[in-house]
Amino acid sequence: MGRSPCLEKKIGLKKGPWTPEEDQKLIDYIKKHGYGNWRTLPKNAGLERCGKSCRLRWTNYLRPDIKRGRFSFEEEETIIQLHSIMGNKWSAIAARLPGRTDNEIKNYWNTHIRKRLLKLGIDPVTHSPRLDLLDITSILNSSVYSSSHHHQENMLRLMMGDGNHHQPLINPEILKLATSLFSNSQHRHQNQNNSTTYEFNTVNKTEVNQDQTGYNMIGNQVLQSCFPSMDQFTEFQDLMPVTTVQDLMPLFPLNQEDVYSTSNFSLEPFYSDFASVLTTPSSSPTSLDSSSTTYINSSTCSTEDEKESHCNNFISASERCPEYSFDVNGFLQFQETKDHWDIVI
DNA sequence: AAAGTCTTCAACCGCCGGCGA
DNA sequence: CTCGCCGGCGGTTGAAGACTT
Repeated sequence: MGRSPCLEKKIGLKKGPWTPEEDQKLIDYIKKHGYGNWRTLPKNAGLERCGKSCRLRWTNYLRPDIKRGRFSFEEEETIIQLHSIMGNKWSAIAARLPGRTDNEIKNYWNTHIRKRLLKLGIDPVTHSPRLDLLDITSILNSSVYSSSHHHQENMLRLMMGDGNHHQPLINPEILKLATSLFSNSQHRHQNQNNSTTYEFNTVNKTEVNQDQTGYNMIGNQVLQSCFPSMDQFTEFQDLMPVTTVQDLMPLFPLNQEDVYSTSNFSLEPFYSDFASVLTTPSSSPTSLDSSSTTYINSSTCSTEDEKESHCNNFISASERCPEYSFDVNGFLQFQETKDHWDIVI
């Protein structure tokens, strides 16, 4: 199948980088005659190149409508979203990004986006967390980092709204957003027990500046937003009106040690709770094998009172939002450690 | 300042499908 | 139907520049 590569190369046509003179010859010829038959074009244009090389040079570099320079934040998000749908169909993606070529997008993906996704623990092929968060058997072998006392409070909000004018929170739209959020925002790292954990950092809005291309920056550090777009952030706020979310832009540093939360209210447990709801079956209790004790979004508490409070709140949440509740009885357990209890869901 | 290493991206390669002879 | 040509696509390479030691 196919045909032999450029036959011209057998007769000693030039390869390698194009000179300005060659570029000019190609531009001049196409301006005058247009492009069509790439096979005969180089000969007619006085170029010692194969037609394929000319076509590539024109479409990837010399075309007048090519947009050069750094990809904007919006372009990058578009690429990620389209790639999640189309995979490595670079030409199809390029068709939706005016002024960008498939080659340029492919290069940008391989050198920037792919690495960033990997760094965030996201599989660049499937766009899912490398640990399959929707697979309970998988999540049961990991723990999700959480330590704030707001954890339980947020869990309740998540499950039943704020009790006033907000709907119970777990609906398909929320789940969809949460999946997106979670896959866009997590930082994997190894904790001291060598198990995989996820950490969610926030930064104070006032520390963040946007550069000319729309990237969120702290100093010279480019930040990765956990929201695919501002629209989704707005949509998220509509669905999940937690005031502290409005006060913060949840942004995530490429190097997590660079920026830490300066807020007195961290979003971290909030996202962790999302993950929990997404990954926890709503009915059947999970049998807990002590030999492979599993913590899903475990909160910690240091006193009997706190422990009881956690339990009551979970039960309360379950009663108030039965449609989505966990089967708390026999489901919520505590694992005693040296200096605290872990809630084991 | 020099050497080594890493990153970027323009250009190439091989393959494929469409099309006409 | 088969063959050869052409344009197009996605994967890969390697030179050059950037960065680190």
